[in-house]
Amino acid sequence: MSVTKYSRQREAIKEYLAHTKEHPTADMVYMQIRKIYPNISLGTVYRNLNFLADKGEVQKIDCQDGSIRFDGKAEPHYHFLCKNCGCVKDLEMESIDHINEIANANFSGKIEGHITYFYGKCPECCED
Amino acid sequence: MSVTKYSRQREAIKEYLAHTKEHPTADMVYMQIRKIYPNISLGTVYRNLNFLADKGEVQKIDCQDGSIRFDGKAEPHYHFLCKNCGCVKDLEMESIDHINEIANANFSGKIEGHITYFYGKCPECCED
DNA sequence: CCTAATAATAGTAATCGTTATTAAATTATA
DNA sequence: TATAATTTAATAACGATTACTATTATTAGG
Repeated sequence: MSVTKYSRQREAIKEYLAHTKEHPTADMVYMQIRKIYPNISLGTVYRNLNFLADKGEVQKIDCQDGSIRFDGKAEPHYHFLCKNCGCVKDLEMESIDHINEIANANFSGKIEGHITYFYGKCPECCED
Repeated sequence: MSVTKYSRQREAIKEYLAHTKEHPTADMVYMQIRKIYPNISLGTVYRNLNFLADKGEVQKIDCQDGSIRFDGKAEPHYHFLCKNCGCVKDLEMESIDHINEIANANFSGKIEGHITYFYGKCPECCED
């Protein structure tokens, strides 16, 4: 019902997410945006991140360590979680939707999709 | 260093998890155990659930809606999340470890494993 | 270009799930 | 049984997130 109005703060958040590979947490976004809008409030950051996630413009990543991160890349893709340094990275890989059929084989409900996180050691941590 | 001593409360929690298919949250466990030990404290429940999860005797399930649930079945297996009623179920299915290789193909780090949740409509919700 | 309507904000308080603290109770050991 | 160590209940504290509210920013119409 209510019309979405423009806001510089929301635009800055979107812009930041679009240009970083960091997969930042809400707090990390807050820290960054404060450099441009020093008195943006944390609540504004949370509200806009959820707003954008609801609209499908950004992705919310429920990492397995309890932390929530955000990804400016809206298109579905898989994520990698480094068990060593805790970083989160996008994975370039083909679809694995065939696993839905495997799961469906002995299940009497209806499987519509899956969420998969891969974990291990990131490229940087492998070098050390 | 420290030796683990027996406690009836911990035993009751383990017992409860071993015999339920509910995949309860910490609070649900608390509610149940209170029927046996009316003045068990929520902190005791949390401490023991984490203790058991650390020892690998139970599993901690980080559902994608932000809630954490527990599973008395220690052996690795996949879970199903119902988008309709929110229930969590065990899936009987073969290993899909081959997806690790798919993910590794264009990744310069080292993929050691994956966490996958399947979602859709559970058997009960399909009937309605 | 003003003005009115309304959405978004900053600042703050409140909430929720979880963890930390501590004196007392329980369990293991000698 | 006495002693040492662990676990508990009760409560306080914590961190992440959401709710509230008066003020500010954005937008549409005259």
